[in-house]
Amino acid sequence: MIEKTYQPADIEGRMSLLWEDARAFQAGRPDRRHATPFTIVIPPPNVTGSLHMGHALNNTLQDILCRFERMRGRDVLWQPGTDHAGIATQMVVERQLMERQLPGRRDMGRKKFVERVWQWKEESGGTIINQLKRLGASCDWTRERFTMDDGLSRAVVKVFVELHRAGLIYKDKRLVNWDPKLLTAVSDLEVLQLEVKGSLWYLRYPLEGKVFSPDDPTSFIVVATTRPETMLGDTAVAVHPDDERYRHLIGKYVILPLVGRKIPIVGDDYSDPEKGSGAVKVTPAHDFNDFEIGKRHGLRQINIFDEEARLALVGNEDYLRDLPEGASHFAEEFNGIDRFTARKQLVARLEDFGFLQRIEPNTHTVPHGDRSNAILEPYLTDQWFVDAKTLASPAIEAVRQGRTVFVPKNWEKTYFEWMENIQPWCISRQLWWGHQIPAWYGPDGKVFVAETEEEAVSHALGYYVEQEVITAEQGREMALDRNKREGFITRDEDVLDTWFSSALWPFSTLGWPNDTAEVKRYYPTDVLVTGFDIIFFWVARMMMMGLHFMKEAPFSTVYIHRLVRDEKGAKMSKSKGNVIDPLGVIDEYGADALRFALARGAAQGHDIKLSSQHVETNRNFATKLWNACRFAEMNNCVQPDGFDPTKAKDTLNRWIAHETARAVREVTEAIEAYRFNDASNAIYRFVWNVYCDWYLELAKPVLTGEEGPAKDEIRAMVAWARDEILKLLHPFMPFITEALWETTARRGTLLALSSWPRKADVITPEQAAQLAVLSASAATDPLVPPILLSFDPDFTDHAAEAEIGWVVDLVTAVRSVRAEMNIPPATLTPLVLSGASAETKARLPRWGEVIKRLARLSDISFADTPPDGAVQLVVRGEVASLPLKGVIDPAAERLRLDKEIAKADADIKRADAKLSNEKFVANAADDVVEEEREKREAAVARKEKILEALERLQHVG
RNA sequence: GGGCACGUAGCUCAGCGGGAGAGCACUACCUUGACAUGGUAGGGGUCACAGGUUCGAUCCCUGUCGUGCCCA
Repeated sequence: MIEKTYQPADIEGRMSLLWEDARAFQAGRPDRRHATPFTIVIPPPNVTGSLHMGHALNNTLQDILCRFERMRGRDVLWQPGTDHAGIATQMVVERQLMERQLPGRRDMGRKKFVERVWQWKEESGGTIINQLKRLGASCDWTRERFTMDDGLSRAVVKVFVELHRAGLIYKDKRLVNWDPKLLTAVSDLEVLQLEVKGSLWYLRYPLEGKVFSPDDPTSFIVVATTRPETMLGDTAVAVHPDDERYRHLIGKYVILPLVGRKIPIVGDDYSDPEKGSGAVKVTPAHDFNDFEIGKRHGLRQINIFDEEARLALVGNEDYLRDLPEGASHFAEEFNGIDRFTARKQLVARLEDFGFLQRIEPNTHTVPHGDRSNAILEPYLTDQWFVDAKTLASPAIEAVRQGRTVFVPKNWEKTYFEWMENIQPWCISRQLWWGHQIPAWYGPDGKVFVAETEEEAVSHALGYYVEQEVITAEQGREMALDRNKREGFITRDEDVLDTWFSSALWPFSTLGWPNDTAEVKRYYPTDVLVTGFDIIFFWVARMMMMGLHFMKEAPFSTVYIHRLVRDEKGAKMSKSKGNVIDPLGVIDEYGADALRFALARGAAQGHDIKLSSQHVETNRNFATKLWNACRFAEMNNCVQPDGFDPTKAKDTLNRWIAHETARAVREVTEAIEAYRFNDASNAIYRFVWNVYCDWYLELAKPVLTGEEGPAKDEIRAMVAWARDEILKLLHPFMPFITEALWETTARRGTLLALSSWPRKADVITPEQAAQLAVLSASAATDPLVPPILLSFDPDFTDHAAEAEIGWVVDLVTAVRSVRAEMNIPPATLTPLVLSGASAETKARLPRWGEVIKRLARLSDISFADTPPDGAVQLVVRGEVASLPLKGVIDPAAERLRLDKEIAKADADIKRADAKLSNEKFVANAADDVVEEEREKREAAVARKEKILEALERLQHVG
């Protein structure tokens, strides 16, 4: 029995259990052994994360695809899991230690800290996975993976070693984005460029050989900078080679204020004559552009900061070299000062000596760490890099050739843009939580990269024995005893960027590098569903790694969805306080309502504005469906075995088959095209505006009438159409549909595993054989759905469509006029059909009762001419009259008819304008012209009828 | 500065070369035996602006104005 009221909370948990017990989502179910696989890997959420609206959307869309394909008979693998989120996780655990007043990370040591993180992961790492289950995500939960799993870690090590061997991973001293708060390098993608209101400082740099005076412009050159404190590391001044103001100075020198270093003035295109003073200071060790200038002109790189971005001048050989006497005083004075304090103090000092010309307000972008929010420092360090440029070229090619397509297609442009300008990818992180880099160093710093410590050590020791650094005997001892080699061979401390392991996700989760059956069966995957903000993190890197190691692109389609925003269109953020928590929404309205709201809003290329009202609307829709199913149940509507809707005799039943087929086509085609909004809106309209509003209403007289074949057929049909609805809606609203299927459809089957309506002839011989096996096992295995006749979505019945269309139009027209005439609902009026065709006369006996009921009529009769004093309607070219003598106001009615005539006139005029245009008749397509003629004829006929009606109204007068 | 979108009903958005659509909101009426989380009916738009292409433009092209995002 279906409960009287729909309460999502009552069914969701139970349905989850049902699916789990049936292992419904497990890939490689025996009954699908011969089915074509359909694979999606989840973009692994951060293990520290909890479900936000973005996840809810992302996973709803993936689930729609997975459930759809599962119902179409594919062997679906939706691979779930989480990534280890190096920085985020380390921060979470460090915070936890602090809150509990336990020793910090450094006090506890690396080994114990990492153990602690694992402990945290075991206790709290499953949060988001459980939340995804509440959303209804039909992942194969038995295959859940974590990027730090043993298997995935093996994949990471293998990839690192192989890329290193191929020269595609290398160690280099380069400028990287350094986070002085977290004390680690981060990649370009982890940098947020934020607009900051700052200043432009104009500094006078004295020219060598001149006597500096602030009043003598020939004694200095003015440079403009947003970061005056980095001047301590300046090694040149650059001007544009074509800049008349400065051309004569190129090749000359300036003396760096306060420091006294002699640095050259170089000519370089980078310097923009329009900006600032046209001359810039060059600090190769603290600015990416300056680094490039430095390379072009062979400039020194002077790092003036320590890892926390404090001035590190004392003992800094690069800084102190070539400085005049007394410079060390200055170094000592400023040593250890934080970069922001240093800025203030240095500017003050420059001003004291007349080196500061002026300060201008200036808004510019400043790099911030996406995790720490600290201002990042371009910092010169040794890091590991991936040669992304080389790996990118096959990845670009794969998209160019269409082996991987983006939906919507315009994202390909963004992809190409980025891939073609890709920079080396900095993959080392100065963290403890993550995959430790498999590199070992000897005493001279020589690096040995290998998959295992044994292998690396044996290479290293062999090398040093050969080099006669150690004896063969020492080598043997060190090989056997870890303690003996301590201090001689040490492992790289750093770990890899989390995204390095995520890039392998499409194949590492399948068991690679082992040669598993899963890799063969499920790689490459079918589609990756993700947000546009993550094209570079995910898509690009997975493409590179997939192509390099698997020789095939990891997915054939990339579907890019947009952002979920609040109802006003603002981005949801904690600081704005406009975050809608999906779990709160699920609690209040149910997961189905949330999913449907997201799907209906998911138009390609558009952000989704979501409010609780949207969700409520869709909860109401679920309620509507619930009640419709309850109605069917109350009327004992059951689909008999082997029922064939296309063989139905009754016109109404043929009509609903026709309409159902249309809905099947619309929903199927829309999902196939990733038009989730169109698909969900099509099923919404079908359920509410076709099935509930008309089919069930029109079916009521028969259902409440006497028993017999007609009633049997309509009962079967009500049940059949309901079952098709449950199927079509299942990918979008899995819980309610499964629950309704459970209580109303055939027992012992799961909707999630039942089959999507499809043409019988699209079943391949292979599938037919499979179905035969299934059918045999259906009796013994309750989870195998019984064979229902497959419904051909191409079914049409235009005669039925015309007949029911007439009923619908007639009822609607009468209702409309009644409302307009303010006829109380309780008043039943007679209806007279005049000049009715034979067709209409034949239809009336079939529909009279139902029309009377829906249009609130007392009686329907035929007449040759409409009665006097009646309201007259034109329905599909025939006149229907409501004799309302005394009830209607003739003046009001005349007004109404005048309006109708005006409408008809407008139509005629428009058609005439076109048809009288020779060019239109000559150029427009024949069917368009023909259509126009028909429109005109119809309008003329309508007008005539209304004119007659007006005429008759005169008589009443 | 470069790129990508987008300006259609009060709101959120579909549509896209031949008669302006949906949901929500609004108004009126309805405790009709699936459903008031409902039903019936209704009001509401020179489809941002200006040119062009075309027999015909909300739709295609160009420009202007406005908005958002990404990259410098």
